[in-house]
Amino acid sequence: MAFYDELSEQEIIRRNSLEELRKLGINPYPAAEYPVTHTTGDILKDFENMSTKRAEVCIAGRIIARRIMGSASFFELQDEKGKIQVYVKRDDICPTEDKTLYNTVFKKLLDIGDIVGVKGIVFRTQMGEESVHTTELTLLSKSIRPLPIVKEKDGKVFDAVTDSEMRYRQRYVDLIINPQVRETFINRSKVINTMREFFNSKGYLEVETPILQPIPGGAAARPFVTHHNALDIPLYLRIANELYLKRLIVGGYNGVYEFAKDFRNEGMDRTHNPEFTVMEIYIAYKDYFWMMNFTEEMLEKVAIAIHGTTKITFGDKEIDFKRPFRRITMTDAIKEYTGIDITGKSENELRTICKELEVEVDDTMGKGKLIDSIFGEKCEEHMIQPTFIMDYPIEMSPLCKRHRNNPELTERFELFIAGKELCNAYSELNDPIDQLERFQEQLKLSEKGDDEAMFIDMDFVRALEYGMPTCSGMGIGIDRLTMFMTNNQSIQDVLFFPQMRPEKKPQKDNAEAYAQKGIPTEWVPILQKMGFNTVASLANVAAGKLFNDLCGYNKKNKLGLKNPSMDDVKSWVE
RNA sequence: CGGUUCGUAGCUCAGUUGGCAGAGCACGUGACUCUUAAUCUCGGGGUCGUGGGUUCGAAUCCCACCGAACCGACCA
Repeated sequence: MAFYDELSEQEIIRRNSLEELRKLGINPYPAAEYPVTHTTGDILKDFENMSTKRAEVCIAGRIIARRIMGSASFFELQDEKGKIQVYVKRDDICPTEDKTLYNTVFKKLLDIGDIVGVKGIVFRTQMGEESVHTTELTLLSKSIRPLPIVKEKDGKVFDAVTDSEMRYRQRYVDLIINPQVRETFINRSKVINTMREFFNSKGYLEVETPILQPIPGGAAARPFVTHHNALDIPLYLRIANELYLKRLIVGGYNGVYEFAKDFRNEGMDRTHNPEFTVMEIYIAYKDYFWMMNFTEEMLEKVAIAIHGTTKITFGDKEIDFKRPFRRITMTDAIKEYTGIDITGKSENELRTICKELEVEVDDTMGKGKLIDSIFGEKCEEHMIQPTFIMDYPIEMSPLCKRHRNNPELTERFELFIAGKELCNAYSELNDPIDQLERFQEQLKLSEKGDDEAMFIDMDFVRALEYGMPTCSGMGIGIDRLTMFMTNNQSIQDVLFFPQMRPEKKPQKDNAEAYAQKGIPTEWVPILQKMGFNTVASLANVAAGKLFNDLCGYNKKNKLGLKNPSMDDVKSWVE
């Protein structure tokens, strides 16, 4: 019994059921394949035909509800595609005198949460419910932990589990009891597949590049650091894969793309997880105008793949992904929302403008960051419908080609939707001398105190020195795109396992530690139940009260243990 | 990192002015051969997040800590 002490009453009952099943010769975790012929979806889709033909099916899944009557019962079986009602009649599954399988196994030893196989006939009940009439019932996996019960009637859901702690920490439970969550992740996969098929149809190559990088390049962000023992060097988890993909363009591929996990050691909130998925694509001989068209086409395809239309709902907003999207330069956007023309303004003038607009700044900010702050605080939130913001200041885009008409700017665009950045793209910088100078500018910013200025990657510069074709690249946040496409407001809802602080279990001493104090093993669970989880916690406890409590507990719960003597207890608390 | 809110049975949640710890579902028992949030009988189940404090007495009031959500800060 001591072994079971940590378990709840219901868990103990289920573990006992395991033993009962084994005694009856039923393996609760059989090894053999179960010959599934249909999913619940297959049956419901073709129900009229199958029920008329009294089709025989084998289905498998989890019991999620039971309605037991005397010698006939119904339960609901849920599989990947949905759920269907199953009818079990005692004399059908127990044709002989021995009714154990129904009376004991099905009614007593099976529970909600167990995974079973059902062989039976498709039929409709008198109440009109699509059902399967069981001829053979097989236990496939016993569940010994009770599942949260969610009930439903007429589309209304009762007692749904919304506690984010359980939903994210125990995603498997979330997926079992909240079917719309499974749907979200199916759509996430569809988003990625649609993009991949689009790229492959154009002949672009899917590639893989290093996650562990000696120089974390391609973006402005704080990296995670780790250490390689054999090489005895620090390595960084990638913050972007841009520099590697461009090396491959140098190598002669016309188009390369990668769906990549990136890692950034920064804050977490509703739109940021420390690891997240980005798709980056680079295509030779193109520029950022071409890339805008390409991006529009891609997103329109994704929206149609998920919703069958370009119009989607996101929170209280309706967003239309129909081409073409609005295009506006950053300067014009700032003019539109603040009335101020920043063209040709010096760093000091920009500082003054920020002060007037009540945009927060600090001394480490250069010209580019100041402009970005104005845009971020005054403009971003207005970009609800898909909008390309073009032509960023050169200072904040060190990997981007100078604008063909204005050397202060770069040929860069970002796509904003619902006030959030979704894509980032350039006409890629391929002038190796300019690139080295821009890296050196970053070094100066870093010396000025900007802790996310880029490192200099000399090998990347060397690659450019061999010559990279003109090229356009684009990166898109897959998690955010999925949030839009599945109408989820939180990144945690589109990641199976969002990062969370680890659970902490209260520390408990084992029985041996108590034994060293002369405390018999059988009293350990009782002491722990009373809150004395460690031997140390017993120190200086009033021996008299503890003695009374222990004897009282023994009596009240009819444990039949031999009570310790007062002297014993005194020695325990010394 | 700061502000707000929350943490009570396996799950969803009540809990009044500080006065015996509650309900529904789930679980156990018994009845029931077409039920569907099945129904009906009886029953068991609690470290009230953790630790301290105030009090004759704390789920409730105070402090600290742990965890979560939201809003900011930082950050793309």
